[in-house]
Amino acid sequence: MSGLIAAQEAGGAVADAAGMRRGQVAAAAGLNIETLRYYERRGLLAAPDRSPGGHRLYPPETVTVLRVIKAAQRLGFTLDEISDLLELGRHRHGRRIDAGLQQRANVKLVEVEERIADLTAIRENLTAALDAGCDDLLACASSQCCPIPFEAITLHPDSQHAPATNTPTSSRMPR
Amino acid sequence: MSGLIAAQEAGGAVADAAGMRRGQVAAAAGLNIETLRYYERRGLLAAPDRSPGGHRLYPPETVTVLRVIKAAQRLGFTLDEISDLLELGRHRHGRRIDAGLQQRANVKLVEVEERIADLTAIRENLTAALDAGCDDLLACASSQCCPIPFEAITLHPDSQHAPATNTPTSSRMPR
DNA sequence: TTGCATCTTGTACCCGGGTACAGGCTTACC
DNA sequence: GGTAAGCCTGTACCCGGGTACAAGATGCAA
Repeated sequence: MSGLIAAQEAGGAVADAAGMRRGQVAAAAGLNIETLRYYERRGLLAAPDRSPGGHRLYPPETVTVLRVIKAAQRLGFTLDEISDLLELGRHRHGRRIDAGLQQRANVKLVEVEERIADLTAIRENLTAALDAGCDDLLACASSQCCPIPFEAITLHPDSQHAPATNTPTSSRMPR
Repeated sequence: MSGLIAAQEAGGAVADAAGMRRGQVAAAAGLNIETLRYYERRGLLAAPDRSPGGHRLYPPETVTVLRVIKAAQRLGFTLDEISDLLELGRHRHGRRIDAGLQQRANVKLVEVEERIADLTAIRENLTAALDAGCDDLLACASSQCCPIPFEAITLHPDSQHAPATNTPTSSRMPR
């Protein structure tokens, strides 16, 4: 049994025979309760069984799935991509020629490297502006010795599906 | 006269005595017309004079201001920050102890470097997953030999005001 | 059996940077 | 003077990843 699964069972209240409640799962995975419902709507999390009164009862594996989702987000995948990835793993197991995790990770790696290149260019320009002692953008625009690129430098135009990440105020890759 | 200003006057229809129209300015700066109105609302662009019929008539310098805004976005500043920066330059010219472009650029540089570090970590993890031949996230989560970090790796928690950039579908820094 | 915690639903809002559209008015050119 | 292009306004929508809230139902322990 992996450390992940061990950690999950150590994580506070554990499922009794019936299943875990929303709050338990959220706490065990370190998420906001609302996020569970959101993931269910997005198709990332299967709709769980219900109690006679209509309350959701999650199987304990749900916590693992949530940690996997978060890990994939940290690797730069969007929720849509993660949804595909989970679906893929679910009824792959056998044939299937289309891109698995390997191919998708390769594509994502290229995107990440493009973002790094963009940010590196930004960093160079900021450093240049600092070295040149620029202190007024409008003045700089009229001075031919300012290193700030007022004419567009082409950043990578593609990669809409920019990686998101895990913290509360999440955001996308700088384009 | 700087290359920027020369380019701007070469850029198609030029202001006659009255001033430039919205479409002319947008075309000269390479922006959507609606963006001008949006920047006016956000306080990045001063409200221009109007024709007797109510149409906006922009002074030609507007094009320079717009290019400056875009350049600053490319350096990673948000529109709010750029708004401050322009304001600062406008009635600085004299004293004023609070942070000028230099100090703000320094702060921004740190943010950019943090983003680069985060993305570099993401890249390492992706590469590790590729090298290890991972092909199923859920399976990986249960195998103790998978290099994907299922337990959170702490990325930089701060920097809400993440740089935006210039392309149509713009986006923010990865969290 | 009472009381409180937790859950249910639908829906609206947040960030940042725009873009789109409808219905009506102005301006420019022939 | 006619007609088309361009502009005016307000308002709603887009992306992605959530978060918040109200009104009412359930679950569980004392």
